[in-house]
Amino acid sequence: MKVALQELNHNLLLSALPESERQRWLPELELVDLPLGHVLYESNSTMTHVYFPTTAIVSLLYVLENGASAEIAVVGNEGVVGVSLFMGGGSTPNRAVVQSAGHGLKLNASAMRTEFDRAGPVLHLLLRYTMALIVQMSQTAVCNRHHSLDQQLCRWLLLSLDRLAGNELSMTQELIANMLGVRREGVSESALKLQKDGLIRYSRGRITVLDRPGLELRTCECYAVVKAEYDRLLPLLKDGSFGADSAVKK
Amino acid sequence: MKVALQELNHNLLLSALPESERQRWLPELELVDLPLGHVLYESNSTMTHVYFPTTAIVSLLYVLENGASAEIAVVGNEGVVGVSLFMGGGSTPNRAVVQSAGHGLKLNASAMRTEFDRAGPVLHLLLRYTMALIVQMSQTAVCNRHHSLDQQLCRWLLLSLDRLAGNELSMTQELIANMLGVRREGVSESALKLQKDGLIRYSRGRITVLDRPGLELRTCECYAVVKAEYDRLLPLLKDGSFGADSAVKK
DNA sequence: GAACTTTTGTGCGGAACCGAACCGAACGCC
DNA sequence: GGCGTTCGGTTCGGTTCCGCACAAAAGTTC
Repeated sequence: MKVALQELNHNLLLSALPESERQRWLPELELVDLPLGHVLYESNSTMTHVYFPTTAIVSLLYVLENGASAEIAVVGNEGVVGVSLFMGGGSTPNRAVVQSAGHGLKLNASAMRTEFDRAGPVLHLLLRYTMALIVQMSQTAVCNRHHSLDQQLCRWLLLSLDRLAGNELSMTQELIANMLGVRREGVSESALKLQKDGLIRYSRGRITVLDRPGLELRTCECYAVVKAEYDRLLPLLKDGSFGADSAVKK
Repeated sequence: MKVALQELNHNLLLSALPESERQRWLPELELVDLPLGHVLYESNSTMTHVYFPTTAIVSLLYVLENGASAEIAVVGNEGVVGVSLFMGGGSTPNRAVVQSAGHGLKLNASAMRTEFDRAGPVLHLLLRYTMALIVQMSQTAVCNRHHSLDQQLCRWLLLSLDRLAGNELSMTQELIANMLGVRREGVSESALKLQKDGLIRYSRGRITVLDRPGLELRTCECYAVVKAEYDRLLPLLKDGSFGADSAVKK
């Protein structure tokens, strides 16, 4: 599908490209639909493209041999899916799954590598983004170790919310449980607490966040650390938000 | 301290440098002593150097506000400490602590950046290593979520062993507990099981591994995955080992 | 060799989460 | 408008790990 120049602005990394790069990338980019549950990469498969989400959110999941899984990081319109394509290796033991339906821009492997190897601003931009991703992953590791399910659910909701336009998430408790690597019943209980305290409203795969500051009070430090690092490493938006709205405004 | 050319071979990344780069790097590198517990970087501090361990092992630790901690990744003579220096940002929310005393080679920030920005083989080598580090971090995240302390202790012992010359570790249970982010008593119990089954011998901060294959049988899949990814991404040694011995042989 | 410190072993109650089972409510499809 | 499916809430026994307390054993100091 042909991509309009304007659409590049819906992804933070693309919108930060110098004008000359934007013009060169445009014909190579392809607008793709990213439906819920769509798998962009299977674990250890060779990547043929990278994806720049615009309105979609993609989860980097790790699936164990016994089927258990856990989310390692989440990528929205602030980033790119498939860093191992330019970092080297061309595959990872992770699976990339669409967590929230939407769109993204797709770029094929060789074009990506060519642009990366120009070693200009593109390279440094992508590396800074990758650094932010590393911080998110390490934060996930400690959070898994030390924080309660209640806190982690809040963190997860906030990270997702930051990457969405509105205050609604389309996500069953079953799926959230897969992401967090816990039982569905656990999510059910934690979500109920939040609902009883008026922070969210839950109904059949539809979460409405009613009190965002309330969630921030309940979550662990991990959320703030990750957000601060993204803002520090990718200071491309004045208001510090990742939301699709803000990206357009810019 | 003046560095002999031969010493570069004790670090996998340095030994993989083309001859011309080695000659250029030599005067910039400084041999440093890395005693147990020495902190190379504090969390969020600006990095002034990168470190290429030769015989030492360095842990990347995350320390939470309440003092609890967890190891995110471990770096031995196969890698470099301080990737955020060339990735961008120049700091991380992690602390880098020497986990096993030894030596390393130190390179200052501006020299590192200059070499990196030449965008030649050095850049790609460092990025492939960083990719391996990313895999280790994400594996740590799932492992923290899904695997038992028994399994994690085995994984930790094996990862440390791979980065050491002999089959002995200098490490109290208290320190191991800090690394794994668990209680000391937990480590005590798990270590006792291993000792009763004749896999290790433990005595006041001294672990001798008696049955390595036995440990591999007890650990989770995480160890093998990480090892395989390092071997795949950094196929620089024929025998696939990270040990200091092997690095010299090469 | 006596006193102190460090390191390791052990026991116990409690919290968090797991695994499995079950039910009701809401929704989607003919 | 009836039926099957999906989704969310609830319960219960079991396991793992935590927090705390304490004791034994092995150095260390003087």
